Amino acid sequence: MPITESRTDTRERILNAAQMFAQMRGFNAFSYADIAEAVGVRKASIHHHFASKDDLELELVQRYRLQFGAQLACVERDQATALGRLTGYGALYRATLIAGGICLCGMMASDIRALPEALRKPLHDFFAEQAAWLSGVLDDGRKNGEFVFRGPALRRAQLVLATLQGGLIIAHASQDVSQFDSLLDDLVASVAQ
Amino acid sequence: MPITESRTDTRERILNAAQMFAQMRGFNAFSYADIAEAVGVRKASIHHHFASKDDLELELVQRYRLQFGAQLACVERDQATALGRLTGYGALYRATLIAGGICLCGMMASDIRALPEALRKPLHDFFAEQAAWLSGVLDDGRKNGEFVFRGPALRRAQLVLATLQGGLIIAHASQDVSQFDSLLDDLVASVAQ
DNA sequence: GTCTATAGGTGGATAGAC
DNA sequence: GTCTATCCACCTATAGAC
Repeated sequence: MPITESRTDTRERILNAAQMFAQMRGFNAFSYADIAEAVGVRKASIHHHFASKDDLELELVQRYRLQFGAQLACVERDQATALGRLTGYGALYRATLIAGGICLCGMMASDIRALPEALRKPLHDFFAEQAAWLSGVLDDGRKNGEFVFRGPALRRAQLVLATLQGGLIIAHASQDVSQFDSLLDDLVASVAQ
Repeated sequence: MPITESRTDTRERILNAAQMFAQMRGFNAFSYADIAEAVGVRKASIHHHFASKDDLELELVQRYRLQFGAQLACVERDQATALGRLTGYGALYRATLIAGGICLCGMMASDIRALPEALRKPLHDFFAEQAAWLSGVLDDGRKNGEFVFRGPALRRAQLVLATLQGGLIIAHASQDVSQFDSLLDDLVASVAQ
């Protein structure tokens, strides 16, 4: 912990609060005033760190991609089997549901037409990255006999990704985690031998 | 066309415009001013028909359920096979994507925590109705040999519903209809023999 | 049923002191 | 880097004339 760390963490706390609001309510249902109250600073201080809400939103999606990438690395490290990795991936989604929100990028995708153009590329990249990671897991699983499915692994990965995103949103609306658990079970069962 | 029809259709035009905005942008990204401009009336006129935005949103979801129910009836009438009905169901989603939006209730589900409590029940009912309808189609298909899948039909229906909602949202963000078409093909293939 | 006019509040954003 | 104070645009909603 270097002494040069100082107090740049207000910026982090702003991002954390904004991300929570965005995942819970949506990008057009929280304000600088909401963040200010949650963090314990004034609105002007937020503008010091993020000149405009567009800037804040861009940073949110970029940071989320990095966060998710780090979590995928943890799943790979902790889970040796393809089945373990697939269920581990589902558990990441489940955690956001329990926290009261949905995937930041699922929310962003819904709201895309009310958001700045600059967000489209990083958002598109996020879904491409997720599909690619899942594709790798599914392909490994099929090669070693854990999974059985037809067609290209990437196509199946896109199916899995859509199911998880949709299931997350429906369970979010119903406030019903067990519904998401059933979905996850069935999704895994649809590829597991 | 009875002469007593008069001009209650401003109300319909308001609902149509609001629904379009809601499906394209989200529930917190359009205003009475947007609707007023689209319909060609003043904001005060909208308040005459819908006292508050909450009232408008409630009517939107209730009307959408009826609209969707009518479209399901058309699919049942036009398609005799389970496969035809399943693909017809997917085509309904595809149509909203081409129109530039997502399912009204998918959007509502995302935004649920920023919407009035009164919307939760009709929204929940919508998803239950959709799952029930799909469950009937899947069950019929399995009984007559068109489909092959394991487990309860309702569970499989919930999987299909989540996949379509999620796929719709992802394709909406990417503005890529072919991506949704691939998803739909794979989804049908996952149950069709 | 539609309009003009306006109230009362909140949105993002800025200037300038400390 | 954080604050107070303020701006202006836009929001939902209401009052009252036509």
